[in-house]
Amino acid sequence: MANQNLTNAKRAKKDEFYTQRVDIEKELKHYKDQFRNKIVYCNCDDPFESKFFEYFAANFKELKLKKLISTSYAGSPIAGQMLPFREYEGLKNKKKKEPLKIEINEVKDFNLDGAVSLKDIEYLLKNNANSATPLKGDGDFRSKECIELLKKADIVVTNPPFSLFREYVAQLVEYNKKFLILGNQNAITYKEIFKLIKENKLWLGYDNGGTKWFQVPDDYDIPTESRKKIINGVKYFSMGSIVWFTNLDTTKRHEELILYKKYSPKDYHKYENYEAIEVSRYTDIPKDYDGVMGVPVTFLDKWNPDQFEIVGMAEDNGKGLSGGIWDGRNPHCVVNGSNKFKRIFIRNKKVKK
DNA sequence: AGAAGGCTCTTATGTGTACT
DNA sequence: AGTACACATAAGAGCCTTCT
Repeated sequence: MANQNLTNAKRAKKDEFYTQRVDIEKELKHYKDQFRNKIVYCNCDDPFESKFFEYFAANFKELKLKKLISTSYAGSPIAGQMLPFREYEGLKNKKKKEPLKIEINEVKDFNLDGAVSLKDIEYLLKNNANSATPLKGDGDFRSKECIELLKKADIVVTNPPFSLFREYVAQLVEYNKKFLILGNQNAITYKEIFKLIKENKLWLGYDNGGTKWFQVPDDYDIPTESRKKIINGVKYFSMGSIVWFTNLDTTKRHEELILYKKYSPKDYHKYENYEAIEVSRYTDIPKDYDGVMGVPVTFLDKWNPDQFEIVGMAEDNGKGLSGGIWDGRNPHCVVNGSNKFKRIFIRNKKVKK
């Protein structure tokens, strides 16, 4: 049963997922201009494993980055296993799997092989003691030394631990940082996250629907066969509910969603307990309805704030997030006596009342 | 017809809070 | 201190549509 799996997931609190390079490229290609002369920080990461670090190192020149910072976390299960740690000048005589920080200010043909590539990064790390250094603590994003690095950064890009997602986003907002991070689709409905979305301080990126594959530790149990694959002995797990959260501008959120349906009371039911109509799929949003509409959370992937105002969210239990259209009884949206799944309330700004 | 992708749906349960 | 609720939520599943 789905809910049993969700419950298992909740209990496990596993944060051991490695993002694929292809998923990073699919998203990051849309933001190239916004990285020019910027300091990028990838935390909750492992520079020797992370495809985030690899992507920015490989594209340092093309993106015209000013600086790239990456820190690893001691709890990472496969941290530092891939590359021989002690070879790096700044890490000699240090224990393996010790959390570290990497700072890169320039990428050029360091090894004089005629090309600029990741090999130059490796050369730099091996020969410059200042580029890779151990952290004092465990690399937790909440630690003082990591916050100091965060303060220096312009944009944070990473896949943070989902179990600490709210805390992680709160920190980014507190330090007024730009960010592009992965998160669970369910996080949209977290009170704190939804509040930011409603206030237009946070929205979704480009590549949200569909399936993303994440590398997981070998002993990670995947009960569903169709969501598991092993390539060259490396285990991957697929999830269709992982989305990008960002406060970098996107062209997508300025595109208008084309609407086809016309409103009629017979096709759209009014909720019994909210002053709004039920729209079960985003494609069914009527083009001519001037009131409040309840839509699935996946609407957010299509949201253009110039076209739709977000009024609130269902099930707020009187916390003031429903936009004042709730009768205060059943927190779910009720149609014909049955509860609907979580709904976001929107109003079309282009339809005159 | 089968595969892949896009989009919508779930309820058991840990945690916090108000009680006795 | 112990109990009974109320509340918020989960690194997924499953259905339906579109592609090959």
